[in-house]
Amino acid sequence: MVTLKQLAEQLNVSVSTVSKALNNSEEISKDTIQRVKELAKHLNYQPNRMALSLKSNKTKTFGVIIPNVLNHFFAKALYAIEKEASRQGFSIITCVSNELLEKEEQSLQVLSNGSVDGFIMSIAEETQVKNSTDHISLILDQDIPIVLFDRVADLSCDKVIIDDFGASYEATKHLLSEGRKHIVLISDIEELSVGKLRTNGYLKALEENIDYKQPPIVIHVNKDNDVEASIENLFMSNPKVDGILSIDNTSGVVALHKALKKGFKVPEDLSIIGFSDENVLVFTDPKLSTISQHTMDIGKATVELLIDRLNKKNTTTHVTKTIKTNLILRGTTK
Amino acid sequence: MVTLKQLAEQLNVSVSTVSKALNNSEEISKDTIQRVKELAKHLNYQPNRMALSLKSNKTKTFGVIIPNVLNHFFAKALYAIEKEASRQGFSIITCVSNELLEKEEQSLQVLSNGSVDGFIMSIAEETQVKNSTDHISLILDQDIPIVLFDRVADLSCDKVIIDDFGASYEATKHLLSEGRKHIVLISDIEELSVGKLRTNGYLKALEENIDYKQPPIVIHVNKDNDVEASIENLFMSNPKVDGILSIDNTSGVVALHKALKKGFKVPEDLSIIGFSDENVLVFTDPKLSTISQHTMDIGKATVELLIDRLNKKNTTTHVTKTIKTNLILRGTTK
DNA sequence: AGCTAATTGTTTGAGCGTTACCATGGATGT
DNA sequence: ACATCCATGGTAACGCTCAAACAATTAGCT
Repeated sequence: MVTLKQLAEQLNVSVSTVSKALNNSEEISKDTIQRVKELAKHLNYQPNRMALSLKSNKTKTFGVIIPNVLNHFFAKALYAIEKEASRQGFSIITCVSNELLEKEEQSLQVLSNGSVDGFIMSIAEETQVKNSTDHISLILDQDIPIVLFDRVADLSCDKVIIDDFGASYEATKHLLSEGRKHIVLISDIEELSVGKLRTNGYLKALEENIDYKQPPIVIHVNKDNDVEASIENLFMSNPKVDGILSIDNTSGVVALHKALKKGFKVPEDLSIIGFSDENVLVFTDPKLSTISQHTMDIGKATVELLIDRLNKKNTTTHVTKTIKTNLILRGTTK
Repeated sequence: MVTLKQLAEQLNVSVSTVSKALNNSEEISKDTIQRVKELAKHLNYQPNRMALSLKSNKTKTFGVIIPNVLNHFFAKALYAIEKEASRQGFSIITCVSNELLEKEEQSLQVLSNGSVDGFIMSIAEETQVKNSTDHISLILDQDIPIVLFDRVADLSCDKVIIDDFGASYEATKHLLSEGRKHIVLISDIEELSVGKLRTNGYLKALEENIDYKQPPIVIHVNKDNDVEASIENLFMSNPKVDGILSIDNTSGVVALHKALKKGFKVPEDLSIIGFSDENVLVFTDPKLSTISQHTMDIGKATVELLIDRLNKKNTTTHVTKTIKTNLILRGTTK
């Protein structure tokens, strides 16, 4: 690595002259500035980021902690965050909590020593189940800003969410408007904050509809066990099902496959609505109708909020930004 | 952030005493060590990473540059890299090149100023098409180690690859052994080094088989255009197709869907083999047979090679590690 | 012309948080 | 009285920036 010192020696000037010249200081003569810049370019001088960070107490780096990169939603959120951060001159250090509280604690701990200017995170499943957020508060107490997204907790920090309740409320209302009489909700995320909200939206929509006589049916599928078996089971125990709302990323696709296999006509006999990113490529036939999450907007918003927060650190009021969802009707709804 | 200076003031000792005490120096009395450690724990002292990095010229951080996080293979590789790196006490700064040369250049540039100890990367499509690797050589010339994986280039650095040629050679031989007479290869990655190798494996297997009379058929599907249309077209123009080898991550699934729709019996009339991670959850029926890539092993190997390289930086011989693949026969082959 | 005052261009020095090396001072042993 | 040991303190350095000091030139004024 080329340093200011080396440039200074070659040019027979002091280190600070070189520093000022490269920063276009008024104090330095045009002539010197040019000489310095030429040599710097020639030797491909790059200011050492560690020295800069130490001096300025800013790292231009964010810590991003997500539960699972293999989930398409989080992968896309990560993509959006990286894109916007990089556009604004920030780097991101990525940690995957793998849905575990301990890994999440460890990641926050390891990066809270001046490695990052702030965090963007979505909370691990275990953390939500145990409702244990002390490790997060500990960081906030140290005045390191955190922006939570999607899976949030009751903490005073900025947040980016979607209207989970409203989204599944609308989707359920759509199924009702099609005249569906046996609408089942399936989910592999009932333990999560977002899972509960989405389920409540479904329940509320059914409850409000006076013509709908059936009790609501909520099927919990277990990610670790056989998703396909759980869904086959659903068709066995609910042969009259004519509407399915999947509130996670994958079970809607499985339900569609299984329904077609069982001989259901989709969407004539049965409507299915999934939950996903807006333009996910699902190669199903017919194409799955979904509640679309606008993941790029979510990721971008987290970065914007965090940068805002860094620019006015003392403000104590926190923002919760809600990103719009859309119900996109494709081939699995009438 | 609590600093050594603050601890020193509270304990009425010098900064260097505190530093030595925390590092269990022999020079410091047991008694002092204990007092220092207690206060450090109580105030949650964390050594400032930037200061440490500046001093030691080591960051304990890797730059990871991947072309696309939404591709399941790269998402899983990233997961594996993060997991192994974090296990060994390293953080990773993630950059997504989005298959663009310029973003790749920029990412290398931005992080080569002392931000990372080395890079792990897979080359962007545009970079491979233009065969432009000067930006990578520039980093290697500065003695910053790079480990390339999957999509590699002809550079003197460590690499982790799979036996792309051998994998599709084996898969094609399997299709031949089933007695298939019209085997088509489909690919959306013909521009990539790995795409070419895989295609060559297919060609070689056909060529070697004296009973196989047909000319090889290689279908290029364009990711940006309608993949489904290209594949429908394949069935139109090759009605006698009885074997399909997909050498990318997605086109095999699409081909299966379309084949079933066309009324092909799979695997009776038609065998299909895809290319993917070992335990990818594809909810198809029948389940897709695949060449499995052992992505976790690939990611882990990149980290191991990079750490090895850092420990013996002067060695000039470079390692290329080849990770085994498996042909996993599920429901779409006989 | 002769002096101070202002301007310009540069260097010096301190400090960000650490650690490594060397110095210091007090107690102990012979 | 002097060498030896022990516990601790001081200083410099990593690469950088910023305030303050300084030297050299130019301008302003009697």
